[in-house]
Amino acid sequence: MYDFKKIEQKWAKYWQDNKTFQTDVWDFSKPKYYVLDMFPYPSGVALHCGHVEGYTATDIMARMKRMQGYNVLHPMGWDAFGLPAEQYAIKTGNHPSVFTQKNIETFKNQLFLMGLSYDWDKEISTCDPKFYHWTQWIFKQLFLDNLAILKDMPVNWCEELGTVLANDEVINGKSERGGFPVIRKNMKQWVIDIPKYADKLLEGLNEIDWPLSTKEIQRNWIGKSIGALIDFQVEGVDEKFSVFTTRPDTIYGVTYCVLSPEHELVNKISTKDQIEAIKKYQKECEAKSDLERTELNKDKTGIFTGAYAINPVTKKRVEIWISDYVLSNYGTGAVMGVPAHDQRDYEFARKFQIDIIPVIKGGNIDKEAYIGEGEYINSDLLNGINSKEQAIDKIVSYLEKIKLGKKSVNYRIRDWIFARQRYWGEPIPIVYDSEGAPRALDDKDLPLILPELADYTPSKTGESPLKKKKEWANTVYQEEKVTRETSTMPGSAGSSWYFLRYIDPHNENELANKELLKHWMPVDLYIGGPEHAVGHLLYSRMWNKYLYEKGLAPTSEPFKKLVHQGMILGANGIKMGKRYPEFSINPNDIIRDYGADTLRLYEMFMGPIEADKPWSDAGVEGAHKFINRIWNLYETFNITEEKNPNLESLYHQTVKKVTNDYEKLKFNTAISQLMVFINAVYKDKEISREYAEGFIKLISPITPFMAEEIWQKLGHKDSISYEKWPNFDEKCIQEETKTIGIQINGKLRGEVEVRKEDTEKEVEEKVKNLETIQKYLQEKEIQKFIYIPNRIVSIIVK
RNA sequence: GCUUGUGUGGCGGAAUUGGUAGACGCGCUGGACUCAAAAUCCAGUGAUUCUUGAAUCGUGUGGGUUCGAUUCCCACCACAAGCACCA
Repeated sequence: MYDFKKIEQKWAKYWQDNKTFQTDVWDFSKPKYYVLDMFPYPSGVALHCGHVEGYTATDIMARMKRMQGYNVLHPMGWDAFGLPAEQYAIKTGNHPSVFTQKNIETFKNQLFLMGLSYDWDKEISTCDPKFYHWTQWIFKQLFLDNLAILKDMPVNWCEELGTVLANDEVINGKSERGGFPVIRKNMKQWVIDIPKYADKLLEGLNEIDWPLSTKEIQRNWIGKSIGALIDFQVEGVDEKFSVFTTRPDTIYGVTYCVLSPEHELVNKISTKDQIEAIKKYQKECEAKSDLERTELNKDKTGIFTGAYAINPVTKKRVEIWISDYVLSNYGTGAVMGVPAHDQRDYEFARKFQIDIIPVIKGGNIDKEAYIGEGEYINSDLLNGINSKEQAIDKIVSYLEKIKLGKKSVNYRIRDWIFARQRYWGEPIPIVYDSEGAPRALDDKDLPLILPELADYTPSKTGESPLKKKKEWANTVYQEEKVTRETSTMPGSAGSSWYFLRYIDPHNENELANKELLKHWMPVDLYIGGPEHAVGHLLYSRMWNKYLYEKGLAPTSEPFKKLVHQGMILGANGIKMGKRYPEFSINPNDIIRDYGADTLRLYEMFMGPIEADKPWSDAGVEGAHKFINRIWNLYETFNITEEKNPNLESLYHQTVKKVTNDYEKLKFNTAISQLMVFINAVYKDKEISREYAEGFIKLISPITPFMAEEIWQKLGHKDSISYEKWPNFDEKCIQEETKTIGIQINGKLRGEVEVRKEDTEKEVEEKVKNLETIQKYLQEKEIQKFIYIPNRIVSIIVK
């Protein structure tokens, strides 16, 4: 019986004591392979099954690549700053710094037990001053380059968490963490101008090997739309406003305009008799949370301002309304209403009895707006044109000529809100002088250490906890009285560049050595959950692009290939967690009862890595059984010095399939091939040394503990980790004969053994002589005989 | 509503460019070993119909292309994820 407990302990200690997986990053003599996991936040709850899945997958790749002669960088670290870690600390009444340290120890211990081949000399933690030194330094560069800006703007405010949040941290009007309500509030905030990188972030997607769905999510999030800006003069006053539209071709159909309730012009142009109603409406909108706004999206509301705008093309006057269906933070916060050809405008016009003028033929304007193409009518310059593209071109050049409009591009992506009114994060290295102007700290004053604070709980008012530390917040800097920025950076700050630091984690002079970066970047394989599709994965791409342009990072994209592991569901097919604790699995229990090899093997065998899959206790038993079957085979079978010819073809097939499948991260089918091989050996009752050693190498990336033990029992002194990966010979795979199917009129009727040198004529003769086939051919005429070598025989008879 | 996926036995899941559907595992059934059980090993296992042997059906539904479709095309249904008054 395989004593997994003893053996796993033995090898975990061996790897640690011998620093088996230490990487010399300066060794450029071998090709490099950089394989990375999304680092966890040390939360107090142990690693879950999803971590195990992703980490095992990268570990298999790291282990195989080492054996294939690559210099492999496979590091691990801690996403230790930020909301999740702090929330857990508050919940358990611990100080985040103590708590985080403790959790890191627990996590690290678990990773050892899992047999993951990390180089722990490269370990980093985002809350370590040696690390956040450079997070602050990058922020400072962004500030100096005017990409980190102080902005007074409506932000997502979450009172329960006591902080503002970035857009990707708000889901359906609630905070991603905790599910607390989020409202819009005007606040002066540090933001990062990620919209400036919108086009580069879009273009970059074309050159990386990422899941299509994730690329699509990023494209949607960036939300590029091409259209025009058109100026509308307000009648009777010297004011004008611009609207953004993707349909300038419908300008002859404009029957009203709408400003967002927050638009700066509203108070200036509203007429006396309307101003009261307008003010009341504005108040109502302000009180609504984002959640209410989206919930109330069925019925349109709005108020007429009393003012009129002049259509720049027709010179006709149209009413100006305000309505909250126009968002203040998209486009210009003002739209032109074309009810005939836009469904929202249509509903609005219907409700408030505004004219609907069709300008494109088609559809049924009595029922709904017509969105399609057609012949332009009622459109003066555009009448008779049939193509939308042509109409847009023509009207835009006309608008440009009369200087009342121009081509324009709009993005959905907003500024990245970068400050948190919380304690547990990187201090922002900025001081304000007596005038309130921000100034970055000198390089020599970095890192700016996060001060100790006994009471770090967030306030409900937007006041940062650090403000309570008066002697820190109000200080003298370079002989000048200053106040410090007391907000801290979001959790996504450190994770936006940590992949660069692993390459040179102890460098005290720069974020990482340039020559090393050049050799090691980009990350060859990055695995993590799909929940980071727009947060972390977009932010890292932007920071990396910025650093690339500064000559500080060597590649414009940081992650060449990205894979998301699927979710491991409970045995009931539902997400594990608090709701169904009886269906939640703690990986530690599995390691205790079956060993880490079994857990690794089982999770890799469950199904495709990227799919969601339900847990099965019986499946774990099955994996365990397979491990014992291998162990017993090596214990009891005769290992011969001569080859066994019966296994030759299958062995080479197995080497080929397993190698290719690992490369494509198809671990489930690789394992099934390994099982087929073992089943065949059991039939044969003996195995040659060559195949025995080859097989154990093939499986070693998945079950490294058992593999090391068997390798040693086979008489080897060194770890299997750097042994040469087995080769296969295509010639040995080819078998003399192959059995293929015979179809008659599309139905499978039998099979025939063919040699690969057989000609079509020979095969035809062979098939015709088969007894089982003859009965289908009697009294029939063969119309067509098809022979696809290696595949099938297909006969058409009549 | 839009976007992107997914849909195959009792279950998890396999199937190069269209070429013997259900590999491999779980479960189940039978056998060997055992006083017995467990473990282990061996064999069988998509459904239906009848007599050994075969026939028919079968990859969400309905069509189409093809000698041949899980795979390609069209329409639809269900589920999941993302976005959502984005002008």
